[in-house]
Amino acid sequence: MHDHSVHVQCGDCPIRHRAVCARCETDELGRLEQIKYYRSFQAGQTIIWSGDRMEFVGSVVTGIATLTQTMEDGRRQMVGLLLPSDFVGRPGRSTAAFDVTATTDLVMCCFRKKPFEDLMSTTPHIAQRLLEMTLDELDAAREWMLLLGRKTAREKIASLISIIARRDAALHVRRTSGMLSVDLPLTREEMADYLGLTLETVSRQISALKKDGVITLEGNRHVSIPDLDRLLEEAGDDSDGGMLV
Amino acid sequence: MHDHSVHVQCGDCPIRHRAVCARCETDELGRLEQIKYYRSFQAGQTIIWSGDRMEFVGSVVTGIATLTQTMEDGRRQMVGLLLPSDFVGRPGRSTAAFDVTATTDLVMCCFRKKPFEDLMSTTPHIAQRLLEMTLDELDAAREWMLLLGRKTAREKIASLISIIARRDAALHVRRTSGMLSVDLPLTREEMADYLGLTLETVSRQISALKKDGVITLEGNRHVSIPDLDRLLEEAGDDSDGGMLV
DNA sequence: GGCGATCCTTGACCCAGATCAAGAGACGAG
DNA sequence: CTCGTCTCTTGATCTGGGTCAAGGATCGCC
Repeated sequence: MHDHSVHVQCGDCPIRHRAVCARCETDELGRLEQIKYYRSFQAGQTIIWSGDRMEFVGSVVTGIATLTQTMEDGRRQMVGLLLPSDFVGRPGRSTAAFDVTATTDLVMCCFRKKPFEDLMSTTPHIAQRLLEMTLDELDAAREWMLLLGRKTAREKIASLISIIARRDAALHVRRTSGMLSVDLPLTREEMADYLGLTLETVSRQISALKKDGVITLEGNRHVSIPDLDRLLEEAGDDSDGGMLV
Repeated sequence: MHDHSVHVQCGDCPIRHRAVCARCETDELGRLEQIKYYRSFQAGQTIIWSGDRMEFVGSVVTGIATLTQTMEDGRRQMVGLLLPSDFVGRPGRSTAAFDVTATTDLVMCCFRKKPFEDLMSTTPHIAQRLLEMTLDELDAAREWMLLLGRKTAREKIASLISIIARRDAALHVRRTSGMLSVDLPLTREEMADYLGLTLETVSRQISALKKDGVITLEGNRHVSIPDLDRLLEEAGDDSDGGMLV
């Protein structure tokens, strides 16, 4: 692991307008810039262990990380998927509640916890943005509870694909020639851990969705979606997402 | 429904030190006091419908409410249990994402949304406390994801009982003669909706825990716990809650 | 080009929990 | 006291997804 510090100016940062710093004015950004530092992690590396003392907080700049919980007997549940701009760590708490693991090579923009907390108390724009992001995550977690508690395996897979499609549509704004397509950033096993299934069931349901023409696969990580509405219907989500009347 | 306004002074409020106002100084409390109003709801009454415009936010003062999601075909998942001091509503969002329902008679301390948001932007203590509470709820939601995704029916029931025991221990500090006991504030069906089970399975697993001496029942809502460690073990939680070395 | 190491797919079988069904308490209204 | 309405329990049966097992793809490395 080489912790080479690519020193990017905050103004040029790819996540400038979505991360915890999104609302900062130029001068506030300057103060953040003084205390930030970059860290790189390799795919597969654990960033934070549950129960560990948290030395830093920060934002995912590039790459993907997961938040997981494990029971003593090895049962695992993924409880969060961290994409670029997502925040890691919890100001006001000293130990981590969950494992954070890089699933791809990853770069984080870090702040030592204490200086960040100090800055937060004097910079309302940071606290405001963090509250907003935390409320969004809470809503997302509650959506996920519906999935885990009540959806069928097929609905779970369809939901996961549509969520990943939505999230990286928001990030990349890539729409290759009208046809929506997504790279799954997770192995079958990781998907299973996210969805509360086994990897065999994940594999079977992906095959079933493919057979039924809901998705097509190129390689086993790249998914194309010929008809997004069809996929959303399979996901069992309220069509038109609660936009009533 | 009688909306009789019991006008309690904030200083005497039972949730003064746990609710969103917990960190406020006397003068800040005064400003909150000016815009607050009380509303009562009957058991069973829906407080907010998912998708509705949210006119107010507020704190549960007494009673219990639930946060639920429903799919078109009627499958339900409870995604939150709101006890006294818990906050309802989301500053910065105009429509509700989930149904909020009173399961007992309930009193809320409400604020119209706009004035509350204005006050929040000038009173960092409110925003700070709300962030803290939201982060706690997010952690709780993630714990719940492990339960929904990976625990067995028996573990789910044991977890629910121990969570309710812990939460109202924190609230009441009642320890009747050493033996821990709890009133379940939910029907079997509501428990099922919370745990991602059917009511029959809930009933069967409660009977099984009773047969095995993990709990005893007086009536079917009142549970006594002869041995809390035994219950926690049945819940499958890390014993000693991650306090390693 | 062969050889591991991963990761993924598919089949056969099984079981925890869902579903269907019947009744037992508990309790308020008349 | 009786009736109706909830809520809860228990039994019988079914099934979606778990478990166990056997390969197949893909890829990097020697």
